[in-house]
Amino acid sequence: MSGMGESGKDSATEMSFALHSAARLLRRNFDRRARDHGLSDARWQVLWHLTREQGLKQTALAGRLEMAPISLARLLDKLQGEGLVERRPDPQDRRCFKIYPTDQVQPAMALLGDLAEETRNHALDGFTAAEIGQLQALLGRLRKNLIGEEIECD
Amino acid sequence: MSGMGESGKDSATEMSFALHSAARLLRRNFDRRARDHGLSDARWQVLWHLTREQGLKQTALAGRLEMAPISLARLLDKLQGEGLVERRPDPQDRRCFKIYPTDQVQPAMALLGDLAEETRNHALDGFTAAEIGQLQALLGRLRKNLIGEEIECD
DNA sequence: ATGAAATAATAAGCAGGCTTATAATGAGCG
DNA sequence: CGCTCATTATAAGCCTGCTTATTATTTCAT
Repeated sequence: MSGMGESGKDSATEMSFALHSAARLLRRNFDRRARDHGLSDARWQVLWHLTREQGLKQTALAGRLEMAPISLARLLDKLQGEGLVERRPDPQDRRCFKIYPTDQVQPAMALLGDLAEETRNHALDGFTAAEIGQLQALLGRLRKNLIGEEIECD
Repeated sequence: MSGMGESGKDSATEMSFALHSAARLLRRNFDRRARDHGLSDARWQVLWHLTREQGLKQTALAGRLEMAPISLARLLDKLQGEGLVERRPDPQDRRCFKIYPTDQVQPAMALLGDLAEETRNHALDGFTAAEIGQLQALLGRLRKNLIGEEIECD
């Protein structure tokens, strides 16, 4: 990246734009499908992580999601209000709660999994498995470069 | 993408997650740098497009940015309030305005360009030019697949 | 010419991310 | 013990995106 000319700078600028654009398009596509069911991409990501690691405390879950704990708190407020998650006090540490999905989550996850697959099939039309792996690898390196400066989580 | 097993589904799910995460990390990194100057990623993208194509009307500019016109409107309100852009009425069509950057924009762009370069240098540390091209190509194909369903703009 | 449909900008209100600041609890050290 | 400091969750308020609905204007068919 050192000593690249003007054209290199612009191509990297456009790559940044493409990255934001791709993420937004993907989210929007999924949200359109999920909206009729009262769900969204953000909620799905929370539930997806939560069904894989039950009983996480909020800071740890926020770490998995790479978002600020306070951003998660409001999401959980709503999910709890809809009966999708449960906050159980931790007897070992009265400051924190452990988060669990409720029974209602399983059918919702099945539905959302299908919707997510539709979105991905559409987005990745014409991609080989190798290309998907390549994309993920490149994104992973980019994330790793950036995450160094972020606060580490549990 | 058809007929992929469970592991393929999960890897594609994680790719989606990585995509959102990468975009968010990149934006956050830039915003941290720009905040002290009262600017942000979203504002920079508006100004960047605007200096390249002056006198666009709002719908066309929103199209370039791939965002809804109303989302742009409020951004422009603030940018106009800060004296960075100007809305000039179009004598040919009294419904619309043409948007121009003011003289204040040029120095701001120089500064933001440097900040953007810092962010990119950090994010793309260890990437070859070929890899950046590869990433952009993959993202471009993904976008093209998704944008078909979106409304086309000027 | 005139009335219907399309288009440009906006308003209102929601979603989901952030920073900064606070309250409650836990942990460590004198 | 008691004081300080770190950690957990939350509150308040901003930014930027969205959908849906409204207003003003243009365009076009009749």
